[in-house]
Amino acid sequence: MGNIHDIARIAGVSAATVSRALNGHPYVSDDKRAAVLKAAEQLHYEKNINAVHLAKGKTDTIGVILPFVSHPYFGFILGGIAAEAERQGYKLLIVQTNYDILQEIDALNMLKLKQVDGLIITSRECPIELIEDYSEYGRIVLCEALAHSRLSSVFVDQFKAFQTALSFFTQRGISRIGYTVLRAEGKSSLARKKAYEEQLSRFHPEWVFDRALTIEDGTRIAGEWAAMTDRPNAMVITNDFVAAGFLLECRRLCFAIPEDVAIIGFDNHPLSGALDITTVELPLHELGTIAFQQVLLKDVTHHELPFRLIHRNSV
Amino acid sequence: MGNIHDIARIAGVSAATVSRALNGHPYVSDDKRAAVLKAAEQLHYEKNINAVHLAKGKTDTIGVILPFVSHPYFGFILGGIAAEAERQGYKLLIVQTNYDILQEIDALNMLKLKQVDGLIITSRECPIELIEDYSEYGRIVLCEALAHSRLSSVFVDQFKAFQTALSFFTQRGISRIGYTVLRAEGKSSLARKKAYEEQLSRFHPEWVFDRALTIEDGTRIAGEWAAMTDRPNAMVITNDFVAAGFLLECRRLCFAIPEDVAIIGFDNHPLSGALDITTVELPLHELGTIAFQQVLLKDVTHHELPFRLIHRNSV
DNA sequence: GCTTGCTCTGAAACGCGTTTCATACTTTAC
DNA sequence: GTAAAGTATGAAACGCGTTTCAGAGCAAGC
Repeated sequence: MGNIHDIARIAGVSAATVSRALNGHPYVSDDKRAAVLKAAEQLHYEKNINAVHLAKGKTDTIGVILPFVSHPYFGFILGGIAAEAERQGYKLLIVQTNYDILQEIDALNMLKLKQVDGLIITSRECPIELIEDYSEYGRIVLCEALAHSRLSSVFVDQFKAFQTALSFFTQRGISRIGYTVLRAEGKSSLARKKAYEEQLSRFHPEWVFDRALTIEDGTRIAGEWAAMTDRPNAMVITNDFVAAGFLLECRRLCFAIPEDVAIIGFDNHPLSGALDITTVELPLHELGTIAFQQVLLKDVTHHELPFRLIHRNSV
Repeated sequence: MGNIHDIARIAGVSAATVSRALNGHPYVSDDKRAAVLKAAEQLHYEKNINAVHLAKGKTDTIGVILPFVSHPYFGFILGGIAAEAERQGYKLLIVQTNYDILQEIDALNMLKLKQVDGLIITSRECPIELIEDYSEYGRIVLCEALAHSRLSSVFVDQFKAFQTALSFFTQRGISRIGYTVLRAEGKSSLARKKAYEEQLSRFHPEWVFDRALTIEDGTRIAGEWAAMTDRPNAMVITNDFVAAGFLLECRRLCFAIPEDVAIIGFDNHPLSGALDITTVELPLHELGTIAFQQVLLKDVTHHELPFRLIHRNSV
């Protein structure tokens, strides 16, 4: 199959000229260019992209860290990243971490080893200090609220979004409010608790349900909710899938929505539209698109995206 | 930051010994290994993975072609692929094609250019002949029924699965059956039409609804269905999301399920469980896992996976 | 005592394209 | 007519780790 030097020999030019001809550089005479192209054709020449990567010191590839690829929340972000990557001629190297720190470190090392030119972290478990240490190797974009001088960020203010959902209830005189979180110990759990305590007189730890990510989690939580003697009559739920599981299980157990329990989800996934669930729309696709744009920028940037509550009939 | 030759100089050994020491090869004396490790530490040495890829002629990376990353069907396959890739220490390079042939070719070229060691094609638009041409560059696994000598495959027999769904209706005396397809001109559409004509006396072209991929498509199709004067009273629907959209819109329009229209979906996504939709379970995660295993095998292999119909209350 | 077989090392080749620098020849420019 | 500017090209350096081959040193086997 040959390499660039074989072509050079056959075409009677130097390897430098072959490289220039093949990459469409100016300053190559028409006859030499033709000779190179002919020789390349003849040898069925194919570039070894790894040699290109080595020589150029970049790979036109961006790494994407995400905990679960099959979850729609991350799927939509990834969709936005992928669309923009394609538009700009970049490839994506994805690492599914399951929130395993070792996996996250593995992904960070791709940046250090020059396997990727930049890194987008859609969600993480490891401490920010660890990520900081990698910022010297390439641009890193986090999908979370952050004001960092070396790490870029793009986010929807989860704190405000949660406040908005709570207010939507309290303004309607609903104050017995429960909510769900993904991880009891996560940053956003703390933020939610803080928002809750700011708006409501009393915090009910038993009205906080954790491990809420999937439809099944919603189903499970509805069961736990139904089994309580002193239960909330409104729920702010992590995402529309959990909300869907919760709502459908409540219905199955013969509770009325929103009379027995009002529901607000997040994301505005089409599912919430189909189930008529009130939700806080998050521009996930756009978040991915912007994350990708930021990862290519020289400078560190921060980008807050808007959200809006969509009132449907689950409240 | 230095390279392997700098380390060699400082440690007073050759580059070959540095390479051996750093990669844990045997036959390196303890003192030289220690000297190398110390020098590497001192220089904050980091391997340039691109040089490794070039030297080794492989990248420990597998390419994954998928039309839409944010659709749960592909999300679950990708989840299976990613889980197995992690287990085996491989990285994944994903290309979202939107069924654009140019994008698909772009992805195939990653194999030719040695950017990936193998390729998994979850779904495609381009002709199989085109893909064949790339089989010499590395193992390619297709997620579709195929008996090819140079391309591996892993699949659920869509034809049989569709037949099973149809039989489930006909055995209950239901014969006015419509169905949905993703793309009117696709291979699976032809297969479905064939299966339909084998089991039912008359084929109704107007009872075939295409572009059925998302919840919204299901909603739209329900509207079209409801507007018909002569409409089927049973539907075999591409996947559980479309089925969910269809079912929920039918309910909204005050039709009863399954009395007015019975529904069978595909995938057994948790959503179908929550909505009590009868579905044909497809082992998508496992499909991904096996696809990944196959891509690493020396030999071409073919793998058919089982499906099973799960009877719920939409029929 | 001599052969066989390890253990350990380094030189050099190998994988391969890009880019800088120097050079030489043409064209414009004034 | 000469300087300045542009066009065209090749040699060589550069990016960098892996692996083969040859050889040296040393211990076990008979």
